[in-house]
Amino acid sequence: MVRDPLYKFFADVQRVLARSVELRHLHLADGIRVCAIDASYSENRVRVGAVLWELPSMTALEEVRFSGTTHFPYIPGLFYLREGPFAAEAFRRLSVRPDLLLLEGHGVAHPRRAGLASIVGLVTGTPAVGIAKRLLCGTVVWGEGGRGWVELKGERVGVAYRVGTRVYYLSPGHMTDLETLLELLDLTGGRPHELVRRAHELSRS
DNA sequence: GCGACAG
DNA sequence: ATCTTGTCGC
Repeated sequence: MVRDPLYKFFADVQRVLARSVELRHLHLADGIRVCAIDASYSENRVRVGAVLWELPSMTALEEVRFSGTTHFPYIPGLFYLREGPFAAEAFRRLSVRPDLLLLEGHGVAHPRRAGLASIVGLVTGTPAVGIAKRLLCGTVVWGEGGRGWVELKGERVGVAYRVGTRVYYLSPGHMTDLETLLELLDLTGGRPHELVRRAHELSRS
């Protein structure tokens, strides 16, 4: 699959998009609105769930749910082709513009520095962050308090945090930076994964 | 060349 | 992601 001409084409598209990714600080002030988006699959059926949260109160302001059909399989590194279109559609259906998007997957912690969170951030013109349960590439340099940096070729591309035995990986998608990730951890009491977990439950309800 | 590989 | 029973642990 990696040698497939189509894979090379879409990977090239990804490299071009990566050039437009902007990593800069987005300060997450109290009252900020974060939209967590996730999807569930069964064959070609895709069900999407999106929850607009207000932080740090963790209040759900709006929920969006819909389903559709996908035409792309899951291919490591090209996840954006499978879930990207649906995440963008979920964004479009919101009645309120979120200040930040939280997507299931990686942002710049990606071989081509443009994972799902980066591309959805670019396409929607909205700051975005990715959160994943597993690394696609890179390694973690653990620090104190169950926190660590995700490093890729000597560069910090994300933050890792441990909750009990589980580890989650955050990485900037677009218009955000590492500091933004730490602020997100602050505003969610160290549990940003709860935001997407709720979106995932909504998707399969 | 070999293995690893977001959801 | 999803398919799935019992089981380990707080």
